[in-house]
Amino acid sequence: MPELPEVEVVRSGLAAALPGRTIAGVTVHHPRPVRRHTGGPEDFATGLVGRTFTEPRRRGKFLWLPFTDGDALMAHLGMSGQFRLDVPGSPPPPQCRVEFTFTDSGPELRFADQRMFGGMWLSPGGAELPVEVAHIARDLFDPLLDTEALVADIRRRRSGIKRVLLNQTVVSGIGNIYADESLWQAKLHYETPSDRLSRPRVRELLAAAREVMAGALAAGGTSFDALYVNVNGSSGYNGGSLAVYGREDQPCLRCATPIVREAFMNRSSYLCPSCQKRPRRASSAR
DNA sequence: ACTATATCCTGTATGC
DNA sequence: TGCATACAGGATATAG
Repeated sequence: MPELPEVEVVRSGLAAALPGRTIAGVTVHHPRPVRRHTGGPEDFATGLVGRTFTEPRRRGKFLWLPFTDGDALMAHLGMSGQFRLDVPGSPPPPQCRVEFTFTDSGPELRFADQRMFGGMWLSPGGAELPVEVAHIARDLFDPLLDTEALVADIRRRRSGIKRVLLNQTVVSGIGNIYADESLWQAKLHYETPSDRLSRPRVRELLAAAREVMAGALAAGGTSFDALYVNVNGSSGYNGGSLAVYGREDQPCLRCATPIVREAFMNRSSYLCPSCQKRPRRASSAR
């Protein structure tokens, strides 16, 4: 489940391999990953030929690959999307949905996606900031993020803090795994009403989220090979670096209390019932 | 203007 | 062994 750190690893891998290269051909093997492309699969394939990539960009979990002509190839990995750079003619990866060949002899670009929640589409004029990304808030690594404005926004939301962290229009890049990790680090229960958190407490939580994701980014980056852009979903969360996610019944790293898993928003929340006490009153939103 | 929820999708794991 | 079901959770349309 790629979140900010994993998407950034992919972005930087593509940045090392794509700028300056011109697309020679596109093959769409499955229409679903290009469902957001306005003209349909055929238009997607023919419309990209001849375009030249520049430096890939990212906001939260959204990626876009600008072209020299001012348009951009939008991409989202969803749950299981992967970009791979493979030797031309090599066997395509499992669940390969879209393939790009280039006018040079360098690696081909493949998009594989098992569950197909991810996808790609052309964003006309999207090189600087695609309209599809405009509603997404800046992420915690964006130099232009106004942290104090974010703190204020979080404190006026009337919902549980985890819902707020997962809301990509408040702050982007955080998914279920890093939300749980950040909340554990900050010793907060996921149902704590965000409007009852003090300013320092919210700052602490954001610092925890930055720290957790920076650690994952460093871990994901070290094993990264530019010719194999690995986003298989489990990379980056190499077992030892996670404190709570997926650690049901295992001891809390702070107090040894067994970690519990609870159903939350059609998914799971992992937490330490001792370090992260449930608030007396839940969120006032109804 | 917010907030909450159903929906999409398929490989893997588990239960009977 | 085989079938059925649960589970994983991104973003978004829609309901409240």
